[in-house]
Amino acid sequence: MPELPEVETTRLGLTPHIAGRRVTGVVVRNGDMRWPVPTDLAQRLVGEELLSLSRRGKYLLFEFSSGVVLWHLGMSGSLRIVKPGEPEGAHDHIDVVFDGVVLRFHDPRRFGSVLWTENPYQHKLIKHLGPEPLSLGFTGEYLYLKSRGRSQAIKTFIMDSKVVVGVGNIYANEALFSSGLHPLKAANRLTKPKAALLVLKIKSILEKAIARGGTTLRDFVNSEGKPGYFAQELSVYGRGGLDCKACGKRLTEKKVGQRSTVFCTHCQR
DNA sequence: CGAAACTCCTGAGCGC
DNA sequence: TGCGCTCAGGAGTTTC
Repeated sequence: MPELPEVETTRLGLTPHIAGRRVTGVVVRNGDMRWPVPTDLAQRLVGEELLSLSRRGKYLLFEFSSGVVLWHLGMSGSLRIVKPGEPEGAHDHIDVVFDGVVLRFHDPRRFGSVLWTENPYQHKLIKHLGPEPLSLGFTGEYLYLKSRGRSQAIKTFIMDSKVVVGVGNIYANEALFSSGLHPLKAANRLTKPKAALLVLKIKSILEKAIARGGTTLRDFVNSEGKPGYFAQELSVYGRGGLDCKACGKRLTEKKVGQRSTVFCTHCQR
């Protein structure tokens, strides 16, 4: 379940291996993803040089001179570099073969997507996205103004990619706890100072997670079989029924907008 | 327009 | 040891 830090970690990890390299082949073993993988993907890519790899929200943008591959990892997708000829395992659905290295896509749940576009910033999936959470455009003032007239729960609001991209369930829970905000509070009841605080908390928690290498997966274990470092620092996510780390009161867990939500009724108002 | 339900999918975890 | 159930989760789509 990649959140923005995992996607950014993926981007940074892949770039030195494939940037500037030319595609020599594309193998689609199973193109039945969120949307069908374009059947002409190989024709589009073979012979093309990867100019750069960027990111918008949780979409990775593989930029070629003739167009861009938009690649979303969904909830269970991952991209890694393997050696040519390395046998594929279950759910290894796509290979993009470069001279010397293979980019391999693994996605058990097939919620990921691979799309081709010539104008990525005009693409309907990209065009209406809100600001990047770590950009200068994501400010308390922006969030405050955007929340006026919105009666939905603040948690659902900050997870809306048209409001701000990249805030998934784990970080929404954590940022609201750090800000002392109840997840069910109506967005339009945010005060300016609280909006400013929430924006700062979203930024700091995402920055910290990126610095950790995005080790936030609930099932993430390192080579020694221990949970990811960052997972141990989570205050509320995955801790329903346990004691609040700040005040000791038992944490509440309930569904908000179909998503598991954990909070402290004493610390969050 | 906004809000909330619905949808895609498989593996993990649980009770029995 | 295995069956059947529930849950997790990003985000686009549908419905009201």
